[in-house]
Amino acid sequence: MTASIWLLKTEPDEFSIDDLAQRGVQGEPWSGIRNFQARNYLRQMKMGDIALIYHSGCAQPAIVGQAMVIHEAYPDAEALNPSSDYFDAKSSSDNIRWSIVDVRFSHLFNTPVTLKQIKLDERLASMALLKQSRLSVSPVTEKEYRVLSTLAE
DNA sequence: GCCAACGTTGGC
DNA sequence: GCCAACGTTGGC
Repeated sequence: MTASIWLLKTEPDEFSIDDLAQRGVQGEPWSGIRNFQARNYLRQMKMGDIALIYHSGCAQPAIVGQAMVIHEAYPDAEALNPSSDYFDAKSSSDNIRWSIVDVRFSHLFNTPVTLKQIKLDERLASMALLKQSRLSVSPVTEKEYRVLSTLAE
């Protein structure tokens, strides 16, 4: 049973891979996902799965490193907090619509793999990242992962 | 700051 | 169930 591979987007101004690294072994709850498709992917994640960290909304959009899933999906209680940015009026305590996974920093890429590079590499042409550019959680195939890992050396 | 892509909402 | 209006994401 091999680990699945995922890509998680984050805006480095909000929470960067360096912030994740600072959390150490305890990791970080990947909260605030408010898109059903992204949530459904979160719910498929298993302990030990690989999560590639992608920086978006910045000068150089790129995959910058790797993390690991250390806690499978659980309800995102922020959805119940009316003063939270992530409040969801359609969630209730017995039916929280949104989920979180916890991820732990693994390592930085020696060379970040930029979006530009990904777009130019025909081996990566079918990446979900390119197909659905607005999705903040997406799957990565093993082949894609191998190519990305090589580019990141 | 602009705009394309696209998910969500709500009226009908 | 359709679809227009609206909001958000994210690259440039």
